[in-house]
Amino acid sequence: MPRTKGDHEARRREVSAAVWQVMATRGFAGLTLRAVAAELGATTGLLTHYFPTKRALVAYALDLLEERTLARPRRTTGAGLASVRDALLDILPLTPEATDSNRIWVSSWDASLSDPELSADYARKYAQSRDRLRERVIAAQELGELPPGDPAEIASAAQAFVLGLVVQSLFDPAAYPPERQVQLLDDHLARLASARG
Amino acid sequence: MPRTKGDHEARRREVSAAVWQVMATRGFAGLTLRAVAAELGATTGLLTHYFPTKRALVAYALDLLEERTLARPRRTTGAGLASVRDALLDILPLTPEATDSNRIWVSSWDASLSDPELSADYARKYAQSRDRLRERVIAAQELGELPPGDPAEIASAAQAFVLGLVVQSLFDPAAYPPERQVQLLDDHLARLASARG
DNA sequence: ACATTGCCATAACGGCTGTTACGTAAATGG
DNA sequence: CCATTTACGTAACAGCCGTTATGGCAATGT
Repeated sequence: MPRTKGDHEARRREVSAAVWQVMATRGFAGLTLRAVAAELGATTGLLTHYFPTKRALVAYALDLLEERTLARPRRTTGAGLASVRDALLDILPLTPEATDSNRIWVSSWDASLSDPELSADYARKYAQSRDRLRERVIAAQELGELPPGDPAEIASAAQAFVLGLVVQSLFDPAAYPPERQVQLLDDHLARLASARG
Repeated sequence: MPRTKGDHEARRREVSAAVWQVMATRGFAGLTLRAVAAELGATTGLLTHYFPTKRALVAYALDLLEERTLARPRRTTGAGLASVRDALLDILPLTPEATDSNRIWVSSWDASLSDPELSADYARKYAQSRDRLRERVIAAQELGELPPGDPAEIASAAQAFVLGLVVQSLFDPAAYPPERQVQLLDDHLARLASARG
């Protein structure tokens, strides 16, 4: 544990990692300042030193998680339909880290739905993700890999499908191992590709 | 407020309705015995009189909600593909009551994912729902309304799609009004029907 | 009419929560 | 080498939580 000065922001990121750990194991309801402190091997005094309030701590941790998720190395195996597939594969809980992220994400829904501000924030993020997906769908259509049709509808449907698959996988990982998730996604994409415009 | 004796079970159902109300508005995190009591215009003494513990109260309310959801009047506009569509429409938050139910449902996920017992219970319920859906898919295939292919896969995909659509609709009801939800579902079913086996 | 029982309010309990105040030791700057 | 700042630990606070104990009032059985 560093006792040196000056690495303020770095320490805040370490704290965030502890928040993620607690959320992934105990859920949002079990997220306590004392639990986070214990995860760090410290006390609540450390937390209050770096964050004015719990809300600020959680907000920072969730923002940082999203930032890391967006900035992580992503699949890029091709253009068109392959890039649509990549974007969707990047969401699924195919690895332990992705599972934790999705776990945290789902756990935060309860609080978000009760808070209009957070709810609007989520709606905005989903809309953004949908737009990015739509661009890839358009590209796939231009390559002739997907039949014509409203790309926004196709993107919305694909997003909903993956979102639901995430939830199913979290609740029943035995029934939805990675291969099965990929299989279901590929079937979905195959149906998109073979549908008559 | 009835002060007569003997309607013990009926009173427990009234309490459950208050639990639903609180969960739909404040979420699982805001579900407090005092909040439920206030919703009833009573005190916590009433609650402890009818339920030994909070866990028992919540379990009863959620079980009753599921029972009511299964027993409610359902769509039955036909057989085969139409019955698949009906089953999926019955899940979507197309009415205020269905929205509340889904809201409660999603809110309970945080606690469920942290509790292996509850998690297994959810996995079992989802598997059951999937099996029922699979039966309808098979019927639709036998009628020639759906191309051949593993009915379990088709059912899983449809379930995931609807589940994701539920979440999206809850977070962004403005972007997913009932017509849009139905539209997206019908598009999904149309793609299923037109896919080459 | 009376005793009993069901129904519920009131009040208090210990425990856990986020937050605050304070103390202190180490790192830093001059 | 000293003054200052940073980085925490410690301890306590009020507030809310679920739970329990107690008491009274009204409905019920006799």
